[in-house]
Amino acid sequence: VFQRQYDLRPFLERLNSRSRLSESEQQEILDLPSHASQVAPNVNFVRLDHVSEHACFIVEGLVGRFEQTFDGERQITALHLPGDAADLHSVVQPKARSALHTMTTTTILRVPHVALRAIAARHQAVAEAFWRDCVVDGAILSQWVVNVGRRDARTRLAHLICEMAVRYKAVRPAQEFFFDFPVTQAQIGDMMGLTPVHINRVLKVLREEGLLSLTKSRVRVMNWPALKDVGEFTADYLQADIRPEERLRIVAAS
Amino acid sequence: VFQRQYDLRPFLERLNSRSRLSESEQQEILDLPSHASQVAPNVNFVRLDHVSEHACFIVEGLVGRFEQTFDGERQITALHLPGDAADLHSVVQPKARSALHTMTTTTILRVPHVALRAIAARHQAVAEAFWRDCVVDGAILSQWVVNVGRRDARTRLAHLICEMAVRYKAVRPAQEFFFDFPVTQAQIGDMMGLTPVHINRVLKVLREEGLLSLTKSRVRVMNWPALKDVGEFTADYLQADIRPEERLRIVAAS
DNA sequence: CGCGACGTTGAGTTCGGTCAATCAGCGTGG
DNA sequence: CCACGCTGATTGACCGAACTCAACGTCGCG
Repeated sequence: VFQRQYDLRPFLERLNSRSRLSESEQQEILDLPSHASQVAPNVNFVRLDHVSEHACFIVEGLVGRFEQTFDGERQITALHLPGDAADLHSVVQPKARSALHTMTTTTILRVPHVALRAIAARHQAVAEAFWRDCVVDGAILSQWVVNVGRRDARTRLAHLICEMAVRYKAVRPAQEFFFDFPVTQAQIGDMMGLTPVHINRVLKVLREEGLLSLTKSRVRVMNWPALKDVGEFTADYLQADIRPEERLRIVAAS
Repeated sequence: VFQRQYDLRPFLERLNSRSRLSESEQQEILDLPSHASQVAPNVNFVRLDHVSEHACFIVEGLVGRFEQTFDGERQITALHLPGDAADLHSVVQPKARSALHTMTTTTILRVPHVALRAIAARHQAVAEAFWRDCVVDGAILSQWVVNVGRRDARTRLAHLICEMAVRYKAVRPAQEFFFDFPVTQAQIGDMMGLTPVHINRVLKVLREEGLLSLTKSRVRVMNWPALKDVGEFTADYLQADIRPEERLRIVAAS
């Protein structure tokens, strides 16, 4: 069988969008040993409490971080899309505190912790970039707490779509635009702490307001400025696409 | 005036409870330059969007991480108690994405980023411990999302009290115990995404169930096993008091 | 063509919110 | 020492956003 070759380029781009790495540091990241695998939709590929030996990098597809209450209600606490390191924190905390679950067919690259630790040890700037990546994940999480804790359903949903639009780099402020977002309404409910029925109703409202429409696997944003407004959204916490001169590098070149 | 001397010992203990550091590494942490200051209650001592040059370590008191919606509703996304680094992430991401606010009179130690970066650069194990600390903060945040997203008010509140009891190391499983928790019911509301009125009612229920009672600044837990049960609480995500042989050190001794 | 997963809609319920009054504690100043 | 005023706790009556339950529609697929 023909096996397409995957590499860590998408992840490197993610790092580069926030941190400044030298040519050789970048090259060493691309040279990290990795093992690609295709995972079917709805598969729990990192189980709760599993002690893992490698980190997972998303190349294609969509992955959710799932947690559950004792009576089995699900809460999705994070989404990981291509370029994201779904569990970079496992390098430093190998026991998984939540499960990783594919939402669609997903291609992941697994990189052994030992290799990641080695490169972080050799290059402080890489260690710094990894650490920073985890910190940005924390900032996103913190926004989710605000979202779920204090915003009503309509605002909450608008905010989520805004976050996804920015993370997918799909935003065209002046005109309507589209992006893939392959999730069911029930799964959106699990992200927002709402029931699928209510998600359906709120989507209807947003559609009737001419803000967006959403079908399984595709979002169409019809009025970005208005949607941002409704979602009380400001993109800066995502640290996406910051200007090159603002990308951080604290340690000196090695 | 007599000025009591404060040091980073509480923070070092926090690090030690999760990571393994050598004698000399520990000593260097204690030797970090720091500047103590006393902050009055209800003071915003790290403002949103402020680019800071030092990290804040809590020695005494209680600090909340505050965020707001556009219409001014508050959400507290994290609490920091003595021994915690309230914004260790600022070492790697200096622009504050949320405000730090004292809940009581608080003593903080400020340590310059440059010193923290230097020690992390000299000792990989320290860099690793800092990174791990941020990752644990993320795990706590992730639990808050589940709490606010999927649990009803009674369970949610019980979970919060359990988390605090463990983080304050106050738990005596077999008997009733107490700990200081100097917050108003309105502030608890801001942590849980609920109104003060409802917090009051739910506290009454928990009191009548013989689980706990709470007065301004003090919690009395009357039935820990039952409270844990109601709050669907498991402590492992907090990474508090893990056995010495399980504390992590990934890099070799330097 | 029939089944299963997902989306859509209506009717009725409930948990938590809103508004408002009252109470309790406490620091201040006369 | 006591009156005052402030902040926070408590309680009641009513309201409304989101939930529950249930029916029905739609689409893709074996």
